[in-house]
Amino acid sequence: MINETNDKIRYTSFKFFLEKGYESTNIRDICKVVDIKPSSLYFYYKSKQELFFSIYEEIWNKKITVIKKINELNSNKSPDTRFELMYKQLIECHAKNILNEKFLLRYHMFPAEEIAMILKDRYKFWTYEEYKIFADIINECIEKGLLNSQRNTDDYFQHFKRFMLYQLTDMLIYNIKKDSKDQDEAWVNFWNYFISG
Amino acid sequence: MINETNDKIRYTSFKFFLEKGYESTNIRDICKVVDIKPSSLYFYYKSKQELFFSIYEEIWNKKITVIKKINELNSNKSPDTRFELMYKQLIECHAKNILNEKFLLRYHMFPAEEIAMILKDRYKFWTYEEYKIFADIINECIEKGLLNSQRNTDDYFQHFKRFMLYQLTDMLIYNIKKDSKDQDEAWVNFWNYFISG
DNA sequence: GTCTATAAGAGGATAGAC
DNA sequence: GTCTATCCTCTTATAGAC
Repeated sequence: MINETNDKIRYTSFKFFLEKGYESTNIRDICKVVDIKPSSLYFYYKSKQELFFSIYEEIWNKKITVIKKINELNSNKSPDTRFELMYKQLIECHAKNILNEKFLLRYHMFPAEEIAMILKDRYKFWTYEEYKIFADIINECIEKGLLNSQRNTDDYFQHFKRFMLYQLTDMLIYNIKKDSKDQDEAWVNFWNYFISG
Repeated sequence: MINETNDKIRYTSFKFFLEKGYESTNIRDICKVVDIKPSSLYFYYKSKQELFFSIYEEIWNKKITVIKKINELNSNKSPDTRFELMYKQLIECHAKNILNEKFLLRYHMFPAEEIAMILKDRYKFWTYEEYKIFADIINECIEKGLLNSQRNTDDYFQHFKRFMLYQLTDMLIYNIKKDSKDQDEAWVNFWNYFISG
């Protein structure tokens, strides 16, 4: 393990930032858990902010990588099937990495003031990366007449995001884990509403 | 105005706690806006925590008062109609006091560590007040065969709360204000799902 | 009720030795 | 890479005058 200490710092910081929030997380407490002195942490990260964003970026990066991977695996399917599989496989992935999703939700909904501006900027960047992937699928659905062309790609994407957020809060707040039969039903309901507008 | 200063303190603090969160809100900044010295604030509130909970409790108190009032106004109706009217009038009220709802959501989802334990306790107290009112309606629906008796009152209440949260996040995050036709449709969808389980 | 002045402590960050 | 020691700033809160 070349960077065992760094791994410990990242793992501990993630938990603290997730559970206590940015302001209530302090370097001293992280270092106590990692069992190093604060000055040692500053060897790896030049500031608390850099430490935070190093973790934030890694979470998004993993997430986008997974979305791209799912998209590629289903590339031979029709666009509406691809959309459905994307949803189901992504939900399953979120269920597995539920703490990552909670982390993102926390800082997107209620960003700490000190990091709010950078967060807004990075959020914009990453959601655009996400958008590009889904826009391809949605546009193909529109081209093939599977979705109404009266609404634009952006509207459809926003609509889908709201649906995902709803499923996510069910998992996060109410600890509701839906089985695949429930997910089938949820998707059918969503899609019917989706195509009718 | 006997307590003009106190009103200013409360109004300013509410905005700060809502927008910046508990930890990032500091007494000095509040006092600058109110145009008093910090020591004067401590004449009205013995601590930052007391100031916060004074505001938190007032919001809940107003909310429960409104729910009780709506319930009384519709007391002559059948329980399912009462339920529906309760939802629609409450949503309308939330739309008007959207910042109060955002305040509660913020501190219930991601409570600041320093106040987390008290918040949990007070949340329990107030949601029980809320529960008692809705439980009456739900129980009457069950008695009259308008709702399936295989699920218990608690389940129905939780289900309803999730539905409300979904409508609320639509307003809060996506700034979506539904008109009464949309609300009619949302309620019908909810109720059908509600009675079928 | 509001002020001036200040105590008391927490937390981010750095200098420099090893 | 990790340590000891310390600086500096910010923040809650209080003492006591007016």
